[in-house]
Parts: sequence; C-alpha cells; structure tokens
Amino acid sequence: MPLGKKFFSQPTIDLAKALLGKRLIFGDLSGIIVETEAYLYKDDPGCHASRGMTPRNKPMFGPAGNTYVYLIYGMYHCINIVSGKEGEGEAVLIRALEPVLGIPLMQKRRKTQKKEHLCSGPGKLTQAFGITLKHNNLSLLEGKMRIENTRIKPEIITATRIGLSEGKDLPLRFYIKDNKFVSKIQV
DNA sequence: CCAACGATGGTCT
DNA sequence: GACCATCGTTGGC
Repeated sequence: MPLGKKFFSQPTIDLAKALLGKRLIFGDLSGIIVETEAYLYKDDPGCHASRGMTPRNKPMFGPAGNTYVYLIYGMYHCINIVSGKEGEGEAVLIRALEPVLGIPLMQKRRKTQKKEHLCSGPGKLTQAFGITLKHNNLSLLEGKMRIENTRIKPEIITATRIGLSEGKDLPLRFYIKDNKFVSKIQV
C-alpha cells in the first residue's frame, strides 16, 4: 500500500525526516530513502519557490505528494516531493537511496557495478531510476511511482544542505546515521 | 585520500 | 548572459 495524502501533508521538515527509511518504488525499481533536504517557503532563500512562481517551479505550489523534477547543470535531474500547504511552495529533495530492486538495470544506466555509487546523490539516483522531466508533477498517491512504509526506524542526523549559494547554513538536510549510501558525510 | 575543474542546457532577468 | 539543490575526471599527495 502506498503512503497517502495524510503522510505527505505533514509539515515539510517532519516529512523530510519521515521519508528516511521509506521505500521509493518506480516500476520494477526500488530503494530505501537514506538522505533528504527540506526546502521551505518562508525564510529560505535557497528554495526555488522563494522568489515566487515561475514555469519551472510551478509544481512546488501544487498539492503535497506530487513530484517536482528539474534539470540541473544541463545534464542531471533532481526529484522532489511537494509538501506543505497547496500554494505555499515547499518540497523535499530526495538526495540518496539504498538500492533494493532492479540493481542490474541501475548498474547499466550508471555504468558502474558498485552499489554505493548507484544512488548516492540526487543526480545519480534519477539516472539509475530513469527519472526525467517526463516525470515532473506526477502524483505519488497512485501510479507507478510511489512511497511505501517499512519497519525501519532510522537514527537521523541533521546537517546543512549541499551545493547551495544561499541558505547554506540552515539545518535542513537529514540522513540516516552510518548509512554508506548517503551522498556525503558532513556536519 | 582530496580539491579543482569543466561539461552542458534550461531557466530567468 | 549569468546562474545553477551535480558529477566524473584529473592531478596532487
């Protein structure tokens, strides 16, 4: 059973933490979410939605539980889960997964055999899963991409977000302690 | 191991 | 025309 509206409607920081240890499923591929970042509408200059709605960030202002996928540096994609109240513009970036199902296909797409290198970064996991702009603004409440519960109760580390020029000091990055599939260890 | 750097194209001003 | 919520390669220890 995929997680539903109630799960995605919790406050964005709570959702970013709650997503750790959950399973992302996309067709025949799956992985455990081990690293996330929260992007807030208020007092967060690092958030794409911080300067209002544009064609690109429009999905962020839609209902919680939709995807927001964008192209970064002309060659990679990042996937977010829209959160917060509709019209606010908040989301959770999925930064890393522990690969579970469909590993051979991920290895082929990523051109590496090493499990630790398949999904240990936002651009890597979209490449491994074949997620592109075609998967922007899709609902995770139904369809072939969804989030499922697990029995995992992770120990969560809070840190600052990665790769930003603004809002870099906010403690909005979360990852599972001692997990080797996290993109980068840092304070 | 680590830091520096360039690829590459959509988006916004 | 500048800016990126990145990554793989390169060259140094």
